[in-house]
Amino acid sequence: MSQTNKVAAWSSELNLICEMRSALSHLNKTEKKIAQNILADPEAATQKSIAVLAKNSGVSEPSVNRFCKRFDTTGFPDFKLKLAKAAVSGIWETVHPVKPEDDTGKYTTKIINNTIANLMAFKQSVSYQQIQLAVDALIRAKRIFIVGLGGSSATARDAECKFFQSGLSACYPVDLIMQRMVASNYAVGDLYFLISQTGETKEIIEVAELAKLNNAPIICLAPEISRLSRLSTLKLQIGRVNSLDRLSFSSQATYQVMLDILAAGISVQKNTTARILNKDCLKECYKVI
Amino acid sequence: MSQTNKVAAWSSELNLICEMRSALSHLNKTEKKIAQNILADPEAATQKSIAVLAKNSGVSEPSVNRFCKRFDTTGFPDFKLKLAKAAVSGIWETVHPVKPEDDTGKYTTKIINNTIANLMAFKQSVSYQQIQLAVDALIRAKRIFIVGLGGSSATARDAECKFFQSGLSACYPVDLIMQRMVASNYAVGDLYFLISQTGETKEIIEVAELAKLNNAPIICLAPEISRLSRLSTLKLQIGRVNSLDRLSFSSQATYQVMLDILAAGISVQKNTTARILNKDCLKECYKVI
DNA sequence: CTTGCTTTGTAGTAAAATTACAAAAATTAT
DNA sequence: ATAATTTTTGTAATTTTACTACAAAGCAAG
Repeated sequence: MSQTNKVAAWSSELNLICEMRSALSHLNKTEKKIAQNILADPEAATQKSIAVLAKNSGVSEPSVNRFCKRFDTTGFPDFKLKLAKAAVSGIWETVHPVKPEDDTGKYTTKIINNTIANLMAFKQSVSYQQIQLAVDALIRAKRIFIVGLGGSSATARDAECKFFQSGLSACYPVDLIMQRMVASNYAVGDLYFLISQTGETKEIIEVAELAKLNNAPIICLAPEISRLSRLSTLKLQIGRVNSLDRLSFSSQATYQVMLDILAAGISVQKNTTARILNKDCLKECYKVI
Repeated sequence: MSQTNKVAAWSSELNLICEMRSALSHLNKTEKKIAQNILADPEAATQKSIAVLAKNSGVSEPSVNRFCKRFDTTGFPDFKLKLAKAAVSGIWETVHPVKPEDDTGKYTTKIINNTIANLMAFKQSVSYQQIQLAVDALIRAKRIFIVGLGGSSATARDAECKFFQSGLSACYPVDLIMQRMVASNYAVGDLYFLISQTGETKEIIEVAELAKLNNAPIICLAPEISRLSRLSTLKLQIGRVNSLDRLSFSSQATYQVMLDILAAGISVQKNTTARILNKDCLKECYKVI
């Protein structure tokens, strides 16, 4: 049955509303009618019976029932249940751009929701295998050099802290010249960890190219389609959510979560629970100085 | 009817599972049977019919129906719907710690889920008014000095970038001595923006105390109950999710989102859409140098 | 234009939820 | 203590809701 194949293609771990949205273009007339009717107000749809939903959509009841089954549910009640779950907190609403007329409450919730949406998308797209490979490479490396410029400098610093806390030898050279020096003085066991939200910034490409000359291993944290990604030996890709103004959300948060994941992986693999830098621990550190 | 009063007492804005839990002690035998049966596995209960739920609980079907109505629902289907919603958010409420035996997929999804949980909790607890006040103060300030140590140094750097991009004069002095210098040389129009995940680190408290000597305005990004919070004039509090090992999630991501929110607020209020630092823009910057 | 396939709807069926009512507890007053 | 009243619980009937089987309509290829 071709239908069954379609089902397989549509269904995913993503929430039902997202699934419906993305499936919309592949749907036929009647299905589209139903989908649009539901998407117009998913919350309201969860309160309706199959009869009224069918009537509102201008289709028959069994059509609605079949529609539900196509989305990996056992029937209409199950569909409503999953729809209700998806509608909780209104995260699904892809991405809400922040508008100049938004008040504090509006832009605050928008940004949080967008970040959550981003993270959920990330959860879908992330490759466990790549993470595994990255963790392996990071643990194997004798020295890790991290580079990030502009907005990614904070992320780079974050990576330095987190890797270091997981017991690795990580270093983030702050200035451009140091970065170039580090990149051109590759020694066996070194690993370059390059972070860029665009993957196109000239200076970081230069660093990558310098490292590449020595056949150094390069892990990049960058968008899939980017020059930096092409230059790297191992790519940790973070999908770029359809270009939005800088204000509307933080893709950077996703980068940071990726670092958390790597740090967790390193610690789990090394079986060394990272030391927590509490007050006493810090005090001890300072005693040494 | 005394029943109706009970309803009013139980129902709240809280999620259904919480309501049931808190009502548990006030329930009679049959009601308690039903409640316990549902609470044992709320997720599973959403899949059951009224008949099986009644049988499992050892009560009759109408008893279940009445039980549902007592919780501010129109009937069993509506109850299940609300239960499903509550169960979804319930997943987020409980933080899943990363365990040494977790494989890549497991710890990856755990960390992402925990971060999302954190953000949702943040969304609930965040004070729009405090944000509004912080945005106002930041815009008014002539100079903003940002301080963060250890893990928060990355956050501090991030704040510097974001505030700067929003058109403010923000500066993050990297070393401790500079930080102290900055703190003790307060001039009218200065604002200190202090970041700490513990709110107890000795060195940042010192900075706060130095600033306080001059009656300087201090905004802090720290847990509610902390020394730093007490020293600050404006507190941006980020709830500490019941202490978990460092591995399990990133509260830092929440800090970053707070910065995104502030940056958005600043831009919205100043009505200046922040300039996006793309390649061309960067090139221009370098021309100047 | 006909054959075979897919899609949609009609009508009937099954199941699920709700209501009305009666029986059984529990509570109160005598 | 026990009768009367109220509350609670369950049985049975009713209604609503969802599902299935089948037929008609629409569509594509020969």
